[in-house]
Amino acid sequence: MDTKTEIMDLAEQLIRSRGYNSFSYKDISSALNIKNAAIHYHFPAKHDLGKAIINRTRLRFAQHISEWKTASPTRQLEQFIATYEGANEKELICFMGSLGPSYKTLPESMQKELTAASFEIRSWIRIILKAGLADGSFSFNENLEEKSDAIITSLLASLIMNRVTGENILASIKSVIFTGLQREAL
Amino acid sequence: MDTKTEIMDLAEQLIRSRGYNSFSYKDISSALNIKNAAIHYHFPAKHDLGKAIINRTRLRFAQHISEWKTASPTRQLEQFIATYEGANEKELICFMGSLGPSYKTLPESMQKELTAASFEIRSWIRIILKAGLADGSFSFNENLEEKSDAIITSLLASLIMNRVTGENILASIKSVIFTGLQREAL
DNA sequence: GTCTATAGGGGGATAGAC
DNA sequence: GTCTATCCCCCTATAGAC
Repeated sequence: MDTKTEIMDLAEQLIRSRGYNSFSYKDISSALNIKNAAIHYHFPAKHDLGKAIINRTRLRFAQHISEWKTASPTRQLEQFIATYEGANEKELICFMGSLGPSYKTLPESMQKELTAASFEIRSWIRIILKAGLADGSFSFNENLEEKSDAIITSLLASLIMNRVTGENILASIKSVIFTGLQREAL
Repeated sequence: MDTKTEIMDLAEQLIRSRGYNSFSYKDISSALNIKNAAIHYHFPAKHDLGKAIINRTRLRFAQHISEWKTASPTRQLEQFIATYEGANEKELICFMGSLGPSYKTLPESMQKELTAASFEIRSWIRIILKAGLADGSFSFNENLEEKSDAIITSLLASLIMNRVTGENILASIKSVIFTGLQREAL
C-alpha cells in the first residue's frame, strides 16, 4: 500500500478514536516509521489531511448505497447499521460523532465537507424510509424527515455511549429502530 | 461571584462549545483578566477542573430531578428536554456529547465521573418511562431500557447535528420522542 | 518521496515574591 | 489569592540536502 493511503487510514482511525484535535503528526509518523516531514509532503497542512479523510468517507458512502440499491429497504437499513456495528467492533465511533462536537474548532474546509456529508446521509435515509413506506415494509406515524433524523442521531450517539457506559447501546438502538418501523396492527 | 466559580462557568462553556482538549488555561485567564497561575491555584491540574465541572453537573442534575419529582411523567420529560433547548439557544452541546467522543483521551478521574453521570441520567429516564407506563400517559412496544437509551442518544446527538447541519434537529427529535411514546389506538 | 534540522508558537505546570 | 518568571514538552510547519 502506498504511504499516502497508509497515512489516511491511520489518521482516520486516530480521528475516530481520539478526535481531530487530539492526534498529532507524531502519532502517525512513529507508527508508520516515517518522519513528520513525509506526512507534510502528502498533506501540507493538517486540515488537508482531515478534509481528505472526510471526502473519502463521502465517496465510500456513495459506493455503499450504490451497491445496496437493489436490496429491500429493510435490508439496506440493516447494511447501513452494520457499518456502525463494524465500527463498534474496532472501538471506533463514526466520523460525524467524532468531528461534529468539535465542529467549531475545525477549519472551514473540513466544516464544509462534514456538512455536505451530513446532508448526503440524511437524504439517503429519507429515501429508504420512503421506499419502505411505499412497499409496506415500514409503518410509522412520525414525520418522515424527523423520523430519519431520529434514526441517525441515535446511531451516532450510541457509539459514543458505548464507550462511556461500557455497554452495547448500539444493539439496543438497533432494536428500537426496527421496532419503531413496525407500527402495530391492533 | 468568586473566581473559582467564574473559572468553572467559563470552562464549562468552553468544554461544551470547543471540547476539553481544545481549550486552554489562556482562554480562561484572558477572558477573566487573571493569570494562568491563578487558575492553577484553584485547580492544580486541568483534569481537576474537568472533573469538578462534571461533578457539578451531576449535582445539578440531582437537584433538577428532585425539583421535578411531583410533576407528571410527561411534564418531567418536557423539563428534561427543555435543558437541551436551553443549551441549544446558547449554542452549546451537552457535556456528554462533548466529552464522550474524546473519552479515550480523558484522565481516569474524568472518565469515572462521566460514566457515573451516564448511569444517573439513564436510570432517571427509565424511572420516568416506567412511571408513564404505569399511569397510562405513555404507551410503547419497545423494551423499556432500550427505549430509554434511544431517547437520550437522539437528544445528545441532536445538539451535535444542529451544528453540522445548521438546522434545528433537536425540535425534530423532540417531536419524534413524544410521538413514539403514544402508541396509536386504532 | 523521504530525510535532517530548525523555526516559532502554544500547551500545562511550578517556584517564589507580594 | 494573585502575581511574575520560567521550565519543559509537544505541536504544526518549512527549508534544503539526498
